[in-house]
Amino acid sequence: MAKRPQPPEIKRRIPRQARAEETVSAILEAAAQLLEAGGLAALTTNAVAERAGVSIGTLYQYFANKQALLRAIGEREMNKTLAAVSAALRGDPQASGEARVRAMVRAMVNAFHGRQRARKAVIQAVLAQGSAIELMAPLTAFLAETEANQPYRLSHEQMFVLSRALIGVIRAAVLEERPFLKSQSFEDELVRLVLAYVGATPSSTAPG
Amino acid sequence: MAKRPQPPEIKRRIPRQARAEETVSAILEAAAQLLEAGGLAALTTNAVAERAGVSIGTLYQYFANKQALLRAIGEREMNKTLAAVSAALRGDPQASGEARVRAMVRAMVNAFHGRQRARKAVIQAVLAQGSAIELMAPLTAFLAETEANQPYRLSHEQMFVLSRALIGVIRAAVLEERPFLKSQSFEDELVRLVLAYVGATPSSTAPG
Amino acid sequence: MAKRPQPPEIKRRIPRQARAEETVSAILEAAAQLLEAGGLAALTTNAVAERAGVSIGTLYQYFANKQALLRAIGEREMNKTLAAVSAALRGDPQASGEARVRAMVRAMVNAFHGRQRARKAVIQAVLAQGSAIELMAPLTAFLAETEANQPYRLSHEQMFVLSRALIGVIRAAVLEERPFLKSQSFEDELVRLVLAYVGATPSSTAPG
Amino acid sequence: MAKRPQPPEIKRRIPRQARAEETVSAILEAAAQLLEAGGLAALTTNAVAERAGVSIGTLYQYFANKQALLRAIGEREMNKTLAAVSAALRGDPQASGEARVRAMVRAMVNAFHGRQRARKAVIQAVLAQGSAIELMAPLTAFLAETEANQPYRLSHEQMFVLSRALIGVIRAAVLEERPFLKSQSFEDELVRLVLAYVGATPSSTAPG
DNA sequence: GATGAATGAGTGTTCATTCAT
DNA sequence: GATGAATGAACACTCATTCAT
Repeated sequence: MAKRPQPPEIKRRIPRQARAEETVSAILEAAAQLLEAGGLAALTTNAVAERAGVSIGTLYQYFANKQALLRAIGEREMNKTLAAVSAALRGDPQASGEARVRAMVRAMVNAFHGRQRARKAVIQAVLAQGSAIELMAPLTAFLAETEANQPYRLSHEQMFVLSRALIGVIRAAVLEERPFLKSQSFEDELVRLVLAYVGATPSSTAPG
Repeated sequence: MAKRPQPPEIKRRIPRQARAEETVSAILEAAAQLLEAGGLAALTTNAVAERAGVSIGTLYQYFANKQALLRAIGEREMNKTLAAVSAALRGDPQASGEARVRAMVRAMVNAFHGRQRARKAVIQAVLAQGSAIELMAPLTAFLAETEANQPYRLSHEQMFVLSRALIGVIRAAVLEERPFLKSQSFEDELVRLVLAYVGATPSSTAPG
Repeated sequence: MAKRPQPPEIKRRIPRQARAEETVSAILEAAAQLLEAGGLAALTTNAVAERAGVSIGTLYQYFANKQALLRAIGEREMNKTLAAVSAALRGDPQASGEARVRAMVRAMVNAFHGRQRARKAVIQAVLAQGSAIELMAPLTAFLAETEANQPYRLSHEQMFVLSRALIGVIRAAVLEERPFLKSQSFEDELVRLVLAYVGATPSSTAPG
Repeated sequence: MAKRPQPPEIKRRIPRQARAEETVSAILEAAAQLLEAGGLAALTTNAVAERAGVSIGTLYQYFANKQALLRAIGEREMNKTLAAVSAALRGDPQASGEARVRAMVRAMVNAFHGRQRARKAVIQAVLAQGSAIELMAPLTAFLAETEANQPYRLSHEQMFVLSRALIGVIRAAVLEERPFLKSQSFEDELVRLVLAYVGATPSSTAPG
């Protein structure tokens, strides 16, 4: 995968027709299933194409290379998570700070709705590939807006520490397959982690 | 024909002679250099052997397979880090809680002394391979002793959250190649993260 | 890393296009030539692919592994032999018992038409690999029908003895590279062996 | 094994001391055990040395190469078999022709006393290696004396047919792991095979 | 747009054998 | 005589990717 001479990122067809979107969907779904079933090692482009019921050529019509496919899977789930967080917050605009944090934490914990093995594999793949930064960009931006700026003011570095701590703990629970991942007490601790850090920040000011 | 298939855990010769220990050292060092220079993709067993100045057969005399080699690199650095932390604490037995935490944080940040690319590669490899838990066991155990028991008492789950948060932030800084990794302010924030969480723990008691 | 370990029986593409069948043929022919020229030791998958004028990947598209390739060669020749025997018998339906036996013996002796080194290699490979039973199944079945049922009745065990004696002698002549393999007198002796044993069987009845 | 450049058959030390003979014995026994346990694939020189409790260097002091080792195992068992046949016949000098044949057949069937897997492996190895002829030479010679010349007279070719038929059937039973290998009825059939062929030989004359 | 046969560089790994100690 | 660390040629096999049909 990393060893092959690689053309400088060719743009591939963006699906504009219904059938094309179905194809893309089938590919993405097949990939997720493979990941869920056999981890990263099971995700070969040929296998994805076969399970998706398309030819390998077709797969390459939509994804420039394997990395792009992996990225697409990550993006897809990331967007879902983002939507979930956003929805949770939109649900109650007058929610307290803690409530907001809790909603966000819950959405993050519940990402990849049920497919923990696939989630693990995607995390591993994304980390191994180094595209974690780009992938997390929207989430990070979102966190910056939501959490810190209202009502706290965190520096860039502090935002980094906070978000990575939160993500790091959840990620570890996924990778280590900890059974308490979705427990209430775990959620409580994550909320506490965020609030404690935010509360301890010297530049923080009590909300007006 | 294919003699490949092989029980997952093979016993390999444990070096008993001086020459053998040198060989192992050379292999490990070569691997680290390769990792530093070209990331995970550059770490092929043949390349390692060549750079170490030994034959590929010799490499396999000491490491059952490539994964074992990777694990050995991880272990080696982990032990160094552990020793560093331990030394830092032993240096001043009357150190305050914050001083202890700071010493630990600094040792963790400075792990893989200077070889950030190698560190990144090892992290990726270890995560992708799933042996992160075992590798971190000693560190986790150490943290549990040092941090929690004196003077705080954290539950198992709280220890998990705390250690993974800390590790997660440092790991992210390494993987994302953040320039502030070794800055004073970053260290300050990590210390704050630990102290804030520990301080906010309901079961915590103020030190006598 | 090592993607080696592999379930013993993998499905490989079954050629549906004309080009594919040609490819398979070329591979089988190349393998037979290599075997003929240099024995089993010369049969490496890479060499086969090269001589066949296809890439090694293509070879593996049609043969799951080297053993499968060897088995395919064996099967191919076995089928040819079977067809020859069958044709010989069909040629003259009123042939006497001895004539039938002689036709069969001759077909067996002449198997692998002219390629005795390849034949030797295939025998060795097949024996060493333990798939002799399966490979010989059709021949054995054929013998059971032809030889025993008309007009003699041999028990299962007797059929085993007879067929293995016949095959054993021919095989030995091939493996030991005996020059008399295709001599008339050798054929005579083989026929005598069969007839003598069949005639001596207590359950045998004189033909009407 | 077959791939390595091979020095032209170096003579190795022939053990003249007690300790040396023990070593050789240990090596041969270790090899037999390995063969019995894991077949041909398990017989690596390093494994043999380890199990025999000697260094690999020592093994090579007594066996020029792996083939020589394999041949030694074969010879050892062949000699045992020969001794058994010979003893069986010596036991009763006035035995009838059938009794002599039966004694011989029984000794051949019971070769490799109990270690059928090892026997199979040795057969495969010997066949694959092509040293079957030399190995069988003493047995063949013995058969020629015993069986044929008294009171029958078989030509060279007939001896070949007879011995290979007998050996072929037994071999097949071993290789195919037939359960009836040591049954009475199987022995009966082998005896019948020999007597029938010998009896049918035109040049045979009734004993005086 | 789709297909799928073909590609081939590259990898991990084995194991018979040597020779300095 | 014995040791065992070291050797390295050789091999089977994978899989991302292309392109003629």
